[in-house]
Amino acid sequence: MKIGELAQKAGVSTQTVRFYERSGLLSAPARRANGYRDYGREALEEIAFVRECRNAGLTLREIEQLGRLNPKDATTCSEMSEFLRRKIAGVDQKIADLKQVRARLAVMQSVCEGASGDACPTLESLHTR
Amino acid sequence: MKIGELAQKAGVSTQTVRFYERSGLLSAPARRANGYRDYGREALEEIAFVRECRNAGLTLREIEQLGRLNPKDATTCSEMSEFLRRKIAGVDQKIADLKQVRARLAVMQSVCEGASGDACPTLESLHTR
DNA sequence: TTACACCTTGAAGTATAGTATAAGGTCAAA
DNA sequence: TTTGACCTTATACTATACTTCAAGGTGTAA
Repeated sequence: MKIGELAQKAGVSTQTVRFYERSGLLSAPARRANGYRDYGREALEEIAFVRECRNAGLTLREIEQLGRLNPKDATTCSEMSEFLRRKIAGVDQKIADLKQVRARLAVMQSVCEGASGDACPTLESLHTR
Repeated sequence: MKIGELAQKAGVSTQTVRFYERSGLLSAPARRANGYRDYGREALEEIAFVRECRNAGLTLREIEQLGRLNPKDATTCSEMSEFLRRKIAGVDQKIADLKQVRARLAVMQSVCEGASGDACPTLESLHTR
């Protein structure tokens, strides 16, 4: 699979794929005789994982830290566990914040939908939170 | 309340407060005779709301759209409701992604904690997701 | 063989969200 | 009255995460 096909299947641009590779988020792919990158199916999963983490609010640096933790490094289990503990706590905080924001938005919307016409009660209450 | 006190209470810098004001996220405060900004308690809530949304992954532009919806605008209830529907769907998607990422991290950690010593089993499995 | 869609690298440009710096005004205390 | 901690605006700089551009090589099809 060449980079164009991979990018299209993954829903990102070819430039983004190369950028992720440069940034150390994707393992360097095999190369064809002509120098073209040659990807297997697992590259698709790697990109999907990166996008999921990104969408979840992790920075590329954090994602790289996750991906870089491989047997070649001297990282110990306890270091890894501590790293994960902090990341999970961060993710939990983000989920809590999102739920609070969602609740606020839902309240606004329910008020909104209970009304009729152009005078929106939600609008009136917005600046007097 | 002057900007320094507000910023300190809100846990942001004075520059950030001015930046948010410039960006249209905070209503312009009253001014004292000497030109200093003079804030009431509600400014604290405004900033808290912005930070919560930010932390939850909304962009300043999106937050501004939420805050800008006020009675002075000709925005109708149906426009408002549609806007909120899309935002809520986006927030739900983010929550789902975060939960998935959290689950992955938790699996890694549980494997990690079940082991002992320096050879971390999590590390081996990471690149063969 | 020449068009065309693809690939390569490297470097520069963009948007977002601040952060820092410069140059100066205000005000209470020593 | 001058020191110091605050405030003002405007402008410039930074980091992150891409995106675009430039200059060129590759490979198939008409």
